[in-house]
Amino acid sequence: MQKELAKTYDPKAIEDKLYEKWTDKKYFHATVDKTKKPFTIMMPPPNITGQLHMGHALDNTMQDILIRFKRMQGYNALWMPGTDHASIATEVKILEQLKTEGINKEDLTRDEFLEHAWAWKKEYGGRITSQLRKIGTSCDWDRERFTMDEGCSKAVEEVFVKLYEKGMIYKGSRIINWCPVCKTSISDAEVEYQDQAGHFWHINYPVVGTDEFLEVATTRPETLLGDTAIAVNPEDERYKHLIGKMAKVPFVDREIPIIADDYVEKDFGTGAVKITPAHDPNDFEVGKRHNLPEINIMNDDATINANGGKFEGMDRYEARKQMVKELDEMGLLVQVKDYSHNVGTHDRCKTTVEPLIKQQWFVKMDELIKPAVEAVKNKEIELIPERMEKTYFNWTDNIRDWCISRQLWWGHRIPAYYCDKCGKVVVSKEAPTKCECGHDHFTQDPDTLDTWFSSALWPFSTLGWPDKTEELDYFYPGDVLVTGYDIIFFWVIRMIFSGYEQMGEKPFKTVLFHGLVRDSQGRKMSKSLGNGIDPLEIIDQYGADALRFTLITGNAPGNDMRFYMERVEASRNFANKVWNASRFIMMYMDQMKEAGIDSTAKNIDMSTLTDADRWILSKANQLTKDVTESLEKYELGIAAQKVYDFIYDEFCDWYIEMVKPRFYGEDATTKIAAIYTLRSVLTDALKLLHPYMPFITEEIFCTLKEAEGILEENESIMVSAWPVFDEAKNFPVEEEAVELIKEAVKSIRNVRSEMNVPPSRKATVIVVSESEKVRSIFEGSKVFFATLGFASEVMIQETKDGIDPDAVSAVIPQATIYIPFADLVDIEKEIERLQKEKQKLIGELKRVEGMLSNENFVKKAPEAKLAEERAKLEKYTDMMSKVEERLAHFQK
RNA sequence: GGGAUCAUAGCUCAGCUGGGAGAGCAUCUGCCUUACAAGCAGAGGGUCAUAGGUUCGAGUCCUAUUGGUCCCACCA
Repeated sequence: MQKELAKTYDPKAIEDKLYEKWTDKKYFHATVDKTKKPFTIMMPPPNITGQLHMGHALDNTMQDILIRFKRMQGYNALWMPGTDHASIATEVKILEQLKTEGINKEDLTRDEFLEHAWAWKKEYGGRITSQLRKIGTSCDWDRERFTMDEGCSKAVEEVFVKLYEKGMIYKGSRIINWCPVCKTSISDAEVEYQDQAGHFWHINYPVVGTDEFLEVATTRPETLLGDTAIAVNPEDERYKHLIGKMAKVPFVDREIPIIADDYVEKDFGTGAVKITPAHDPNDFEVGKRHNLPEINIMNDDATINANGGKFEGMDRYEARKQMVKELDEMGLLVQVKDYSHNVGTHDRCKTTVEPLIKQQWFVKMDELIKPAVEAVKNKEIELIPERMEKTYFNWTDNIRDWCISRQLWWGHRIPAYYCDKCGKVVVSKEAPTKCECGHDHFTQDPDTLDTWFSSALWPFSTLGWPDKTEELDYFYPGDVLVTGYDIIFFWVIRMIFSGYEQMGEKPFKTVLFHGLVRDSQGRKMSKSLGNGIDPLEIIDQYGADALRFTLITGNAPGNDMRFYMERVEASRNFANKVWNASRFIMMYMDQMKEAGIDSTAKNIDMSTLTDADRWILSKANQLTKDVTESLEKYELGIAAQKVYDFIYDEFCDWYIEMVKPRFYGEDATTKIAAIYTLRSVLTDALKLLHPYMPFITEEIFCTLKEAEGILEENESIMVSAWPVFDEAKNFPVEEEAVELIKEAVKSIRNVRSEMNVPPSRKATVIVVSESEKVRSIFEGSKVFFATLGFASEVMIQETKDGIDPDAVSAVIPQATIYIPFADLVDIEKEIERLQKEKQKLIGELKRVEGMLSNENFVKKAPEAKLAEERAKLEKYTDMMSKVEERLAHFQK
């Protein structure tokens, strides 16, 4: 007795088992093999702090589909996995945890902290990757990497030193974005602007040596403590006389110059701007132009420092409040207006960033970015969808130097060393031992690098770079990068310029972007909203295949999608459909085996195939072509839809229904032909579906093989050959015949349903056609009228002689089908139905005739189109006359 | 301020290079037909946002308008 499939598909029973089998057999593992073509995908490394969310699920499903497809196509497919140390995110998380144990960062030395951090990584760092396994991710776990492992760290140092030596990394005192909560600098890309309701405070500054006041407007009054000038537009008549005079800063009584600068717009605010070079990026620029002093008034936690006089120690907002109050009392506060403006916040913690002047490390971008721009411009790297190029260029065109130093402990420490005696900087992979000045003790820079510095190197650092490994030689560059459009600046661009700079070549050929997975109402899934849907719960409830299918269908590349349960259910139902179609086939294989009929032949006598067999083989062949083409173009959703339609509609609803009667009979030959067809079509369909639904397809594939007794030890659908389109498997004549039968059956079902005749009420069906060819097709298909059209008896004839004149009828091209229901006939209803038919035909005819009577159309349209329309005209005219004939009969 | 994108059936969305409007869900009708009720058969429902234009022909290309979403910049 062979293995039986359960009546409904139960994903839980098979998923973990199959995944284990795949990993045990090393199917995911790729090694260098120069006889095969490589296909490489670098997995965007998830943060070690991460919990699997729908974004990961979508991202990895897409990659898994592509890698499974290519693997089956015979490529040496490498999907390189790994995790990212995620400097800030992880450090914050670890500090939170330490806090619950009563430990503060201040209590720890750097080394102590790192010890905790690595321990944390060891315990939780693998959580996300184990979750990835649940969705079927077929990446090469044997090669799993971590951005802070030895190899990646080596690559980071190599790049840092190289760029430093080329003058492309420099240390400088510049205005940067500072997060007072995380107490670190962050890059421009990490600043998220939020519209916030604030105020516009108008403050009077006394002009020295006059009775005048100069009124300025500001959204951040506390920064006045750091004012070193007031700027006006040089053309502003109101203030021209004040240029060159001095104004007095309240509270600190500093005299600052009134300067002229084009940066100031006359019509905005009061037309006079207080300049605080140390706390505003624009003011910083103005300050540089006018040689203004830079006065930092804040500590790292955004409290006011000693430069703030009596406000020292107060938080920036506290100081603001207090200052406004006192300015009002001093009579210097002119007015307060409500004002909504964009405020920069830290994307991780949402704290309002404070621009500060700090010594930081930067990567010079102007030269580095050039090849990255070129590559996309000349399509050496293709972005899908294409519109992402605009976003890309928008960033590259306005690029600023990249602030890469972070005041954190968790990350790659900057390989810069300062001589304790003379302060000389040495940048090197190894800690220097002797300084030019003779001193021999150095201190390493305390800062670490932006987490994206190491991820930018991911495409080659994971393959062994800077060593010249054979993996690097063979698998680089990658073929496609799959990622969300939200990290195009953070990661995609940086990988591209790093690839060109370090490898002299692009890191990948194509970037396939996907959008965000939103909730059913279109909102972003977030912790604070509590609207997140846990992919693991979905897998638990519906299976990984259903989740994958849901994520991949019904949305276009780069577009956001909504996730809702009804769609998961539909996918689950589809999986069940596939499952049951397979059960059907296995049921009859089993039955035949018991009857002693061998149905396992790989090839059979093609002459024993029926029209239906050839029809479905032809369709499956075409499907293979279409799906392969779509996948090659990275049209994952379209390809999935095609497989779905084929399996549901053509295979299950038509072919399987048509094949059934053959199993009820005694003819072994036709049964063998049917099983052969079912098996080969199902196998092809399963293969085409496998990238999308790896688990169920594998289970069925193996069970099927087992039933045939040909399952080999190391067999798996995931390493089986992808189906190939074969011209010899096209059967246009049989296709046409089956389409005709389908049309006839549909029309009979339609008529019966509209006349309210239940399937239990069988009826005679008489097909009348003048065409001998058509009659012969129907002659051979009588059984389908019986099983699919509920016919008790089927007659095929050339004329309508002998048919009950009041019979209900269905008109299809090339034939009229009469169904005499005897007592059931409701003439009024039949007339109504025929009228409806006629209306439809009138519409069609009007359209076709309109087109064909348009002489421009006839003159300019392609010949094929013209022929098509003419054929339609003939068809509809013919059908029309038949319908009218029936109508005339009833209306006489 | 600059840019992108969307507007198609009650809902959520497909619709590739222009050639008779599709799917899933929902609704209505009839079916427990020996693979599947997580199913089968049938039906209803759309001037494809608006106005122009290109074309023999536009959901599809161009322009403008309206409304929504997003990204970038940021006038203190």
